[in-house]
Amino acid sequence: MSEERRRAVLRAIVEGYVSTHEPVGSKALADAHSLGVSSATIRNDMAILEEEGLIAQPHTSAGRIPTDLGYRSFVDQLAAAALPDAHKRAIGTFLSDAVDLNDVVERSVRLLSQLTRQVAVVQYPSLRESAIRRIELVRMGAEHALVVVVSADARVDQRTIALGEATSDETFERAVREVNLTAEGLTGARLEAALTVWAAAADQVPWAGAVADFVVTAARGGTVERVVFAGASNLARQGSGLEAGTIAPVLEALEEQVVLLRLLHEMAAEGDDVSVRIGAETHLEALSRTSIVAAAYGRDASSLVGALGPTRMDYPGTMAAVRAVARYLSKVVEH
Amino acid sequence: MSEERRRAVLRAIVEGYVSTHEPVGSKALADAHSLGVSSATIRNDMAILEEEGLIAQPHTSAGRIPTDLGYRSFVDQLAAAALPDAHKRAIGTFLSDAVDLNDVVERSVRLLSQLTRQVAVVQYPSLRESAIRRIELVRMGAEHALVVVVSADARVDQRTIALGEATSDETFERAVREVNLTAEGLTGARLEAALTVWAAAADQVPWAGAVADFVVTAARGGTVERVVFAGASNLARQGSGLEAGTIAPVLEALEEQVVLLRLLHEMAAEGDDVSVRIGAETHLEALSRTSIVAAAYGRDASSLVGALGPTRMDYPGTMAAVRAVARYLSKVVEH
DNA sequence: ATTAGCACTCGTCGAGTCCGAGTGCCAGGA
DNA sequence: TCCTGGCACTCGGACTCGACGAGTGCTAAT
Repeated sequence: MSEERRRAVLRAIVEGYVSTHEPVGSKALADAHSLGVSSATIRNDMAILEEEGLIAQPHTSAGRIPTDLGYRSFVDQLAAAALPDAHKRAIGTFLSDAVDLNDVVERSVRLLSQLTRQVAVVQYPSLRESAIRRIELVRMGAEHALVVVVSADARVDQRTIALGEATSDETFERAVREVNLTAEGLTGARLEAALTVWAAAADQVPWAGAVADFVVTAARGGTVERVVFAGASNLARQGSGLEAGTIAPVLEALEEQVVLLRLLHEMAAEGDDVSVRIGAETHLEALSRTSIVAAAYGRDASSLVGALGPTRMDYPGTMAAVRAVARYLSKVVEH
Repeated sequence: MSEERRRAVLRAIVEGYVSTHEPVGSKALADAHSLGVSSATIRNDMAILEEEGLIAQPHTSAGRIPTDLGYRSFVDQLAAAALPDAHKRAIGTFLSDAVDLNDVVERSVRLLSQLTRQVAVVQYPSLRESAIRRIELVRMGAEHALVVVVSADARVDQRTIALGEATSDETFERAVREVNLTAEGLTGARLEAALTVWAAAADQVPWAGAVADFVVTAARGGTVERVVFAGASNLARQGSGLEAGTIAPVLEALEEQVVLLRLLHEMAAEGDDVSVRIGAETHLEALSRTSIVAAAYGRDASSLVGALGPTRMDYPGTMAAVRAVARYLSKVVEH
């Protein structure tokens, strides 16, 4: 019925506005989009859509613009779009010769920002618990040492600790041997127990506790969560659709890891294939004019990759690109 | 003589324009800056300064604005300004409890961006040659392995390599022991020679060459040069003095490591305490509206830290902050 | 339910006007 | 020689005004 057509009108408005950046009027729709009805009918539909809160007009005598709700409705009705072949190939070639985890993440975020012409965001994979393979201690000056922990799933964590008081070379070397013997191959609770015993027994080594703590957290799956982004220039690019004043807060939010991480976690909890937050749905003042499209990747789908841009963005295309990169990343991370 | 006063006028113009963002006229100068002369005299001086290319007027009947050359002259006459005590303390507390090199760099760049309210840039310290302390190999799946090299100066480099064909666990373990025995404590040419011999002898280990190569480059001082930045939002902040269109290219340049690195290298070569590039002096189209203030840090002063902002920026303050952070970084990096 | 027609709204654009900040220049004074 | 007061001049910014036109909402007809 007309319900059907109203959806079509909404879709046409969204597509029109996204591509032209200008409010779209009933006449233009009737002419271009072959809906088979006259502009008057479309006007009636528009009036209803406006009542439903899906579109709005910036001022009388201007065309209509989708509201956040309108975009939401549009996105929800969207069938998964296919990614252009050229992009598919790009993903393969771009990511295939990455050289370590850092490199994979770095390349992914660049690639995604290029595919979507938006700001790409990648959360570092939060690796799961893993056994200890080797612990290395390197002296740095008289009072500090670097602890390097290599775990069985090929992660490397490092941190400097204070030695507190002078430690002789012999006791230092002995501590290294001991902690390796104690920790190697262990994981989780048993690792923690063994290290606690060792630290308590090593009475000549006041910093044993610090080492033990760090080794345990490293085994638990790395230190802190991190997010990297690329393509910030896409925000500022002429015609991005963001007014001058709105982009500084967005950049701040991007550099403010914590707030972004929380948002990503929320989105991950939704459990969809790709999850989309539109405008105010981000619940962040700074991002109230932007949308974010994200997809989970990795073993237990615990990490996220996404793209962030103005609410007026190409949702089908962005979603396809994000989905594809997430799939590929999953493959790579799971080995 | 009047030469002296003309310098003062230039300085007053720069300071006035920097703080108000508006062209400054002769009347305002005569009133505010207690130069002890009338506006007419100042006008005459201005005419001369304009002939010399140090100032310009955006249009007739507007005040004067410093040109790039004007800023340059201003900067060259600048005595080293002192950093506010509050900032000094901030540097100490902020950087003192950094936990590893990454952390130091990360904190520095954030701190500097806050002190200067500009985009801060830090080049990773390019560490010098160093002996090998320990090499760790971790299998990843059947066909790849991760090489982790810990060097004596507490650097950790890692990279995945392809194993080529199936390798038994025993040969793998043996290779690890052998390569450690071969490389430990060595450096430079002797390291390279020893590893070449080992790789040639290990006929059951086709990937020995790849390992040897990576170990040598790691010993040479790490993999690739990197630059990190923070505070991009300061560029976009309302009233930064950059027109809407100019900030996208700047962000692009920042993300484009190579081009930025070359510029920093050039500046390092100048060998001043702090080195300043103003506007077109950067020789980069994208940065033609921005200035960059940089100072070297580290052992052989081989790495740079800097701040980038609109040509209309607070040079004395920025230079002081950059200098201070560079000093502190030097201290930390040299242990 | 759709359409054609019509009156109405309101933002944009260009022309015209005014105002004042700031200048350059000149003649007179230390 | 250098500085100053005075004066005519320029020109951009802000404001007003009116015409234009895109786009709408409503109503009567199909």
